[in-house]
Amino acid sequence: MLSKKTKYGIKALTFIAKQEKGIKVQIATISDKENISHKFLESILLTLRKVGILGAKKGKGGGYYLLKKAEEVKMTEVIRTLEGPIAMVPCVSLNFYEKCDDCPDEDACSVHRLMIQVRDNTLNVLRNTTLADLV
Amino acid sequence: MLSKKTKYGIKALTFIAKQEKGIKVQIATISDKENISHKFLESILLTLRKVGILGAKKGKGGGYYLLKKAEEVKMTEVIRTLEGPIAMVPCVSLNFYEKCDDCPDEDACSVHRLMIQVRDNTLNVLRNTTLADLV
DNA sequence: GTAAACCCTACTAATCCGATGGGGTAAAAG
DNA sequence: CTTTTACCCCATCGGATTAGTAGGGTTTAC
Repeated sequence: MLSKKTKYGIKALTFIAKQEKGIKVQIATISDKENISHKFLESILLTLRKVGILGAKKGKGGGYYLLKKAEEVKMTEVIRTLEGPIAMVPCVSLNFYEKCDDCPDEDACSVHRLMIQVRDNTLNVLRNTTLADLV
Repeated sequence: MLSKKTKYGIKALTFIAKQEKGIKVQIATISDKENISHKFLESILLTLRKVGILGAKKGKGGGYYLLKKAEEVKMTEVIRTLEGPIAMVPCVSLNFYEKCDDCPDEDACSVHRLMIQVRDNTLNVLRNTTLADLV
């Protein structure tokens, strides 16, 4: 299940990407138009800024803007930042790997093998989709 | 994230499917070999019995067995039974659809469109994988 | 009739999620 | 140089879900 955090994050990014280049968007504008809690959105955009997807400017006339071109913002990056692992089990995660407590032998585990396939197919979509595709 | 419930369920089904036809497997055997809490596994197998994937026989020498051929048990069915929706957001779920509170127009929603693609790719894997493929 | 094994309900500890509240800091306007 | 605007950061909190536990009840084989 996709968390609201990630969902809101993608929606906000799409909103920002729709603006003309150089335009700064305020939290309040997005939270208004997309029906997102102001404070919650604030923390999401902050996270996206910290990983270098968004830039921010303080003070009057300030707001958030894209630091990269929309074509360069991959969905894998966005989701990994906000949601965490893309895989459905940690033992098949590329970026957030964790061994299972049960399961002495991963190669012998039926769930493991199945989830690798699911992961690969999901990754295939998310790697080939950028913010530009969503606008 | 896949719940342990589903994970254990798939593991248990695989275990049962590995047995010779007609052999009944006891909860204790599976919970032992697969490192699963006995009582938790009990409730999982019970669910799988109620939807007609497993059969059970009470009393001494009893246990669980497959009601269908392994080739006929699709992963979609197993996961929907134990986990619920396969889609990452309810608004793109085929079997557990729910409208989003935010989001007046689904077709205009970037997350919606993206998640449909993810869902379709995931479904493609799960629909074409049966218990027989996991053994 | 007793032991084995499934059936069923209820409860609980821990965790996570979405949201909220209250300030703090930087920048522009006048 | 003061006010307003808008981002920055921390701390907390209620509700939901998850994984597991407890404790019986019921059926069947021997």
